[in-house]
Amino acid sequence: MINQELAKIFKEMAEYLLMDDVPFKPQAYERAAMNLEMFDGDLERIYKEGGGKALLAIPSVGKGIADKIIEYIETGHVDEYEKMRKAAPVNLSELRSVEGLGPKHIRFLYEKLGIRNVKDLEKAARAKKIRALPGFGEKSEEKILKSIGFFKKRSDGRTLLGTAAPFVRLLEKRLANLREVEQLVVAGSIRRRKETIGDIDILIISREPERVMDFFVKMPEVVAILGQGKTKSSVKTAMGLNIDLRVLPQKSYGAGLLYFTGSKKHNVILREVAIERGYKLSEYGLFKGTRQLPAETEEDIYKTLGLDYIEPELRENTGEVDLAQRHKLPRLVGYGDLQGDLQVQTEWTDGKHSIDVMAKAALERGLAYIAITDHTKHLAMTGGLDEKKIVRQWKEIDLVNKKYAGKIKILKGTECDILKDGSLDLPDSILSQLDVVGASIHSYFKLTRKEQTERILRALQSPYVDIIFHPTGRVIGRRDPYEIDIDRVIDAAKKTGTILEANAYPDRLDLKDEHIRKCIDAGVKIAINSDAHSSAHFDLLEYGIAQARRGWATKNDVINAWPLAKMAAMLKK
DNA sequence: GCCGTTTTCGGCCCGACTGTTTTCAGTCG
Repeated sequence: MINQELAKIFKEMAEYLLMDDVPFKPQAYERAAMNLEMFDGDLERIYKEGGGKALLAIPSVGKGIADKIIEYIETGHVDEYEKMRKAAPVNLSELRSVEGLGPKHIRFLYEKLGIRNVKDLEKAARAKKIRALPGFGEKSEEKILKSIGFFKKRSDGRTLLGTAAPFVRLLEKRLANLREVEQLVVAGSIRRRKETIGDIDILIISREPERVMDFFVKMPEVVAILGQGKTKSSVKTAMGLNIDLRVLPQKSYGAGLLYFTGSKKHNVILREVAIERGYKLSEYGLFKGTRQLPAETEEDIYKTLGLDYIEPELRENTGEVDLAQRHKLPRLVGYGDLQGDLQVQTEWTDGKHSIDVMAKAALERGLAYIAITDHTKHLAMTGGLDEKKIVRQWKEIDLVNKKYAGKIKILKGTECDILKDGSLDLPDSILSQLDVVGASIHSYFKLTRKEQTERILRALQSPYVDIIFHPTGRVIGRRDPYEIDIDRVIDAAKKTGTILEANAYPDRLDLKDEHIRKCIDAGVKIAINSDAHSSAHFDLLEYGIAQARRGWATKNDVINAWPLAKMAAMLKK
């Protein structure tokens, strides 16, 4: 897909325009880049089928950008972009990832010292050449060297929500305990429950901000102070995550929380709505002229703007503001709504604990049913179950069911391997006796898109396969999804009445949010499963719920948010 | 360059912090 390539080009063009101090165009290019990055359609196909006119229908694509898309499709390059690169031949993306270095400085440093990349930059800084430039000084030079240090160590980008969350809870507790802190909330992408986060945003209400800031920047995890002020401080931690702390007065709490929760795109839209209605919205409040309107909570602000409350998970500017205006937002599945878990491994294969221990742990977390879904024989390294072994497992399940009768129901299930040709690793004679059949791919990740799609479609056709587990196979930051045509899979799921999984494991979260939304739109049901390999893993369900909420799922879309009988009736048998 | 029941021109989100300045530009979110 050329969408990503064009997004990158437009993003860089925005930077070049910023270097030249061109007004407004940079934002236009940046918006176009962001939209193309998320855009689902195939630009080449859209152009071939509908011409330039079809491109103009894409938000933030106008005449200028459409022409450049067409130029790229037809010639493989964008002339204006090439010209910009010649005028300032610097490694933009590399230099931009040095914290504190923006487009203006990059241009200036190139013009004065010929700096084209981080290596040049380091050399010049070490030679004390930067401090001599107008507008720079000794401190700027030191800062650049420090930033280069972080640049070199950078683990590249984002942290899993599941990795950051425990650390954040610790921070939260520690800061909330301070006498000076009246109220504390973690905002930003963590509050929106994004699968990975770039940094941590904390919002505090306090009348003694200096003392809070002082404590904050001196915490043991802090390796560098990026900024420290009365209302805003920012630090880098040993684990590479940056933390921004903002202190606000009580009367700004709603507006501040809204602002710092984001997303940026959601905020921009809200401010536009505010302007349309004659208000001004900032992190300090909602204003009519110079008069500040009462807006202590987010709800107040949405209401004044004529909008229904928008859950943080929806604030990505993917249509939520429009629906809030028309009072048509979905009522999202809640964090306490799950009644069961349909993917659980045990010590029979690669899980840590027995069926009994897993049942007890699920019961303690308020679940009413779980499905035991150990691997099958093709996955030999886990000791996958064959026809004989799985029958033996049923006896143990029967025993545990007796023990917990009336409290929690243990369903007989499987995570059955989908073999290379799309056939299943257990015979129908076994599958037909199971309560829940999950099927998933654990081999031949590199098939072509067509082969992989056909393979998974064949599994969907089985009259016994109830759920496809982790349908795209990605492991965030480690393994790309295998090539499948997700639209065809969702379509086939709809036709065959197959459920698709929203796997809750923090580095899987598979399906991802936008796929879940496609399922919901298509009327395909999902199951939010922990994929638990130990008793503690039931706690991971919250990440799956979060992902489902980001995919606009309601309780009605999630079969394991239903009572057992209703859920079972939804399965194929 | 994009966009529009204020629609084909004239707007475009807004403020904190830093380092270098004597009033502000650059960067960030």
